[in-house]
Amino acid sequence: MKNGRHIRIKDIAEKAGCSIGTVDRVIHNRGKVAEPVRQRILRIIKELDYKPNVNARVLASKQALTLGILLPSYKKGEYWELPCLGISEAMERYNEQGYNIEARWFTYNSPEKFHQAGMKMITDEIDGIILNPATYKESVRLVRSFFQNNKPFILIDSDIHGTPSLSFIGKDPVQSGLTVAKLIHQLTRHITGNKSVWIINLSIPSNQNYALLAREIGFMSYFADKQLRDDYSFQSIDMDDTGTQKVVDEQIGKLLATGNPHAIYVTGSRVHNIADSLKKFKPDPKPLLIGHDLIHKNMERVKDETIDFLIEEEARRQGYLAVESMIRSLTYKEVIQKKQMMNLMIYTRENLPL
Amino acid sequence: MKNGRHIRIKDIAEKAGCSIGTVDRVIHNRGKVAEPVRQRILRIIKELDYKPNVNARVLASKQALTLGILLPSYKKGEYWELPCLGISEAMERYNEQGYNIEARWFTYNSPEKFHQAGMKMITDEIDGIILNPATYKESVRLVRSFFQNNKPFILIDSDIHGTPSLSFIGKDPVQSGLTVAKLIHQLTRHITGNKSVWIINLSIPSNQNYALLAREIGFMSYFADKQLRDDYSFQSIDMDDTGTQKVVDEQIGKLLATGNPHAIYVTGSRVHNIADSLKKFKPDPKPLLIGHDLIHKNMERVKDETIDFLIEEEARRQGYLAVESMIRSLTYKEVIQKKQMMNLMIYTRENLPL
DNA sequence: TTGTACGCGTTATCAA
DNA sequence: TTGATAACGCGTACAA
Repeated sequence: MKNGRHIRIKDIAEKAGCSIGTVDRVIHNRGKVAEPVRQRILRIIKELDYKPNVNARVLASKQALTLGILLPSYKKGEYWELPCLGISEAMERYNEQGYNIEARWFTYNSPEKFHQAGMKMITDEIDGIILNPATYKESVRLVRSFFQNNKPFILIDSDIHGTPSLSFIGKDPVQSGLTVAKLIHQLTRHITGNKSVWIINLSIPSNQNYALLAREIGFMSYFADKQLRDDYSFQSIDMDDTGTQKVVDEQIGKLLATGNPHAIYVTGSRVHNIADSLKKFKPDPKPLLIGHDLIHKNMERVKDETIDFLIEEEARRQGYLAVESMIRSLTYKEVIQKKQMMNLMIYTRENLPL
Repeated sequence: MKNGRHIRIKDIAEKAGCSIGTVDRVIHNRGKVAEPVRQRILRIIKELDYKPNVNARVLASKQALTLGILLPSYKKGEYWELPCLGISEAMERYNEQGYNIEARWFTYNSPEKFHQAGMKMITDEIDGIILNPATYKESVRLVRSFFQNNKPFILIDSDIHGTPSLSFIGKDPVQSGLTVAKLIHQLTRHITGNKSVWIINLSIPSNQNYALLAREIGFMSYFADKQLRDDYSFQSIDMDDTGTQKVVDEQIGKLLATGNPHAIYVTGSRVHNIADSLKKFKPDPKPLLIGHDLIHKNMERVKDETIDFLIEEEARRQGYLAVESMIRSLTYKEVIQKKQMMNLMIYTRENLPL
C-alpha cells in the first residue's frame, strides 16, 4: 500500500493492532501468541497476500547451513562429475548472494561405505542431505535413519518410491528407453528384412543397475506395443565395466564375429567404450550407435559420428536444483515439489552444445 | 569465519582509511573522488576480491525500472506467446525478490507500427528495451535511434549482426537447418532410389523471412557438404500463410497430385497446418514430417505422430534471459555476454515435455 | 505473552 | 571532495 510497493510485516502489525514482534512469532510458529491475536494476524496475512522480502530475510538472518552431499565416487570425465558441477555452481551462486552455506562431500564405492557415510552425516551437524540412493536395501535403511533423526533429504538421479524425501530430482528411465527405441525404430525401418539390435549393459557390477534395467524395459516395451517383435531380433548383453578399453574390445570382437548388428543401444554412460571398439573393428556397414549422457568422451565420439545419438537428462541441472530446493526448504520452509523430472534431450553431431 | 566470510564496503573503507561514502562513490563511478584515493580503493577492491551483497543492494536501492518490450503481435497459441511467457515469468520473479520493475508492452504487425512503437519507447521514460527486429531496414533505423538516445537494448530471437546491443539472445537458424537435414538424411537413407523432399516456407508474407531462409540454407548445405545431392531431389515451396487451413489444404492437395514426397520440412512454426492437410489427404506412405517450435497445436500433432520431429530453441527461456540480462545490466552495470545462444532441442512423441 | 531496539550491507541524502 | 547517517524489511535478543 505504501507507494504501491509490497506489504511488510509492519503493515500487518498496524492492521492487527500489535507489534511486529508478535507478527513475526506467528509467521515463524514460535508459539507464545494469544490464540485470538494469532487468528487475526493469520487472516490479515492471507487477506493482504503477504510475501516476505527474500533479500531482507537473507540479510538479517545470520544462520549458516551445511549441506551433506552423498554421491558415488567418480573420476574426472565420468557421469557423476556433471551433477557435481551443478551442485558447485549452486553453492557458489547462493554464497555470492549472501547466504552462508557450506557443502560437506561424502562419496562411496560400496554399499558399506554408503551406509557408513550416511550415518556420519547424522552425527555430524548437517542441516540437509542430498544423496543418490545406491542399492535399494542400504538406501531404505539409511533413509529410515534420516527420517528418525529428522534430517531432511533430497533424492537425486534415481528414486526410491515412497520415501519421505523433500523431493526427488531426476529422470524417468522408462521414458529414456522409449525414446531410444523410437529413434532406432525410425532410423532402421526402411532396412529390408529382419533387423538385429544389441542392447549392451556396460556398467560397474551391481551398481546403478536399477536405472539401466528400467531403460531396457522402456526400450523393449516400445517394440512390444508397436507389434514390431517380428521385424527385430534383440540381444541383451551384460558387460562388466572393468574400466579398461581392452576388455571391451575383446568382448565386442567376439560378438562381431557372430554377426554385424544394425543398431546398438548402450544403456549406461559408457558408450564411448563401445564406440572405440567399433572404430577399431570397423564393421561394415557401421551399426547405428546410441547411448546416454553428455560426458566428454561421448561427445567426442558424437563429433566424429561414431556415436549417432546421445540421450541426456540434464545431469548438471539436477545437481543445481537439488541444492536450490534444499536451501529454499531450509531457509524459508518453502514447500518443494515432490518430484522434479528433468527434460529428456536428444543430441546428435549437429546440435551438440558448445 | 562467521564475520570473516564476505568482505563489505566497510572493510574496504577501513583498509583505505576513508569512509564508506567514498568507497561507494568509486564503486558506482559517481565521480568526485580524489584520484589517488580512487586508485587506492580500486586496488584494495581487486586485492580483496570484493563482491557486493546482492541482497543488501536490492533492499537499499529505491530505483524503479521500466522495461519496454517490443515484439510482433500474436494470437494465443502462436510462437511469440512462448518468449512472452518467459518474460512474464522473469518479471514476476524479480518483483517478488524485491526489485521494482515494470514492463510496458508494444506490439507490431507492420514495419510502420514497428518503427512508431520503437520511437515511442524513446520519448517515454523507458530504461531498457527488449525487441525483436522485424525487417532489416526498419530495425537498423530504430536501433540507430536507440543508440543516439543512449537507450540500452537487447535483441531477441533473431539478430542483426553488428548492432551495438547489450546482447543478442536467440538461436542459430543455420544450425537448426543442419540438424533437420541430419534427421531427414538418417531417417530416409535406407529408402532405395531417389528420395524427394519438400521444403515448405509457410509464413506471413514479408515477415521473419530471414530466419526461415537461413534455416533452409543450413538444410541445403548439409546435403551439399555430404555429397548427397544425387540421392535426393528437393523442392522449395513458398506458401503464404493466410491463417486459414483451407488455403493450405488446397495447395497441399495440388502438390500431392504431382507425387508423394518422402519427407517434408516446414521451416516456420506452422507445421501443424501441413500436418492437418496430411491427415486429410492421407498420402501413403505418410511422408516424414519435421518442423519447428513447441506450440500447442504442433505438440498435438506430435502426440498423434502426424509430425515426426519438432525442433525448438528454448523460446521461453529466451524471454526469461532477456529480462534477466537487462536487469543485471541496468542495476549492477554488469557486463552481459554479447551473444547468448539457446540450445537446440529435438522432440518426438516419446520425449515431449509435460 | 508482548513490545522495543539493534544489526545485516548497501544506497542515497545532506551537511561539512 | 568527503563523512555521517537515515532508510530498506526482517530476525532476534532482551526488556517489559
